[in-house]
Amino acid sequence: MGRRGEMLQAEVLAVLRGSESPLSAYDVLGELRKTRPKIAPPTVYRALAALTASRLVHRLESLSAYMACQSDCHQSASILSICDDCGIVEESVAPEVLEDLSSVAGKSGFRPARHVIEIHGVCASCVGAETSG
Amino acid sequence: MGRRGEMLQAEVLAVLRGSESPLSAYDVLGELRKTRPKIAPPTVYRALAALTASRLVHRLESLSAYMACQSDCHQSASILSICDDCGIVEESVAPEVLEDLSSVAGKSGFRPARHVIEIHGVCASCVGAETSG
DNA sequence: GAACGTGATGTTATAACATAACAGTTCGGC
DNA sequence: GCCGAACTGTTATGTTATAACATCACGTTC
Repeated sequence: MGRRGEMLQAEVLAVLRGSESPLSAYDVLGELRKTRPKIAPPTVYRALAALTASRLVHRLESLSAYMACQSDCHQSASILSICDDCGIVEESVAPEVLEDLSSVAGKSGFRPARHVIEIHGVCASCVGAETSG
Repeated sequence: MGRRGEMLQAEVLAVLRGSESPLSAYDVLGELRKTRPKIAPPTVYRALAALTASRLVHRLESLSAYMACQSDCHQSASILSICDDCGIVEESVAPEVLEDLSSVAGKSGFRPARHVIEIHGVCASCVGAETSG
């Protein structure tokens, strides 16, 4: 069961890990086509879905893009800080803040299941570049 | 300056306010076409962009959809709780949690500019329906 | 070992979301 | 009235995502 697909997932993961910034599904598709010219969008989307489900890959909702997970283990959702200048994304884990968020949302009886937390801004090195430039 | 477009923006806002759950840009387009059959996507996207900029409308990144802002005034970003069951979205404001998020992200020197916080889950009334059903 | 069921994968086509690029319109200033 | 700036309309297309179905690999059964 599902031994075949793991090869493809590994390739997709390798492509994502090879990139400093998130890639769109079609960027990944383009990379994969260098070795397998005939690969089609649904194949890539399926691999991305599997990787996302196993938490090896994050989808950046506000970019419609994907990145390899940077942190080793995390049960809790990540906080993704996206540099709008250079595109780099940094991943942080802060379970207590997640708790706070859940409790704010839960006040009315809402039952949280999945957190999407993306912070757009400018990363340290781009801030530095701006200031000095 | 820009007096003409305000009419359209008001219509778009009215459409969004008339819906319990978020609408896609093309849903809005469909509604508007009931009265103006010839309206085209860029017109709607322009209106949505203007409304988003003036904070009267939120874009839900994880749904590619738009909703009218529910809270009166907010300088700070909203926490959007999305019911994956019935589609209803609830808006909460919690500046202190935003602060915490910013400080987590800011540890490495990142300078936050815009927060995207969307929590998927099940709303109180759908939780009730599940339990009783 | 051939027929079959099941689930993964490939393929085609298209749906859904979004914007570039330019044409046309309105309106103020001259 | 003419011009230019700003806004709006229109066409076309780009980008992201998935439905639907064909095919393939593999284990099971007989």
